[in-house]
Amino acid sequence: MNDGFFERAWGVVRQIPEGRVASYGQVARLMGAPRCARQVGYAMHGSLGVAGGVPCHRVVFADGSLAPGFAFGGPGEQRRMLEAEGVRFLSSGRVDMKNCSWEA
DNA sequence: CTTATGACTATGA
DNA sequence: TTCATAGCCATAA
Repeated sequence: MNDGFFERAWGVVRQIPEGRVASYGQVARLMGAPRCARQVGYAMHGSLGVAGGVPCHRVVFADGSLAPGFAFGGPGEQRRMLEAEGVRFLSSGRVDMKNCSWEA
């Protein structure tokens, strides 16, 4: 099953609770690959066509910014989705990781 | 086997 | 503070 790097990443992302966000490096570390943050992001791209509904919108940059070029229907959609789950945003357009960072 | 790519992160200016 | 560059590593060709 989870023999692939991507599937492992999806498994970790699925564990992110609602109203929380995790950075790519955070997910990478939990899957046993603390240096593979980029590969996690790459796996998220593949998760768009995967059944099981991977909450890839809860994965953000280490500084709390959202992924550029991303689109579930529009970059503004991701922010709207996170706000709907209770995630707070700062005036700078970044997630308030100070209070919304995921705690495994 | 090597090369190219990239939804990252850390560092420096 | 923002912007640019280097390093990192899995996947595809």
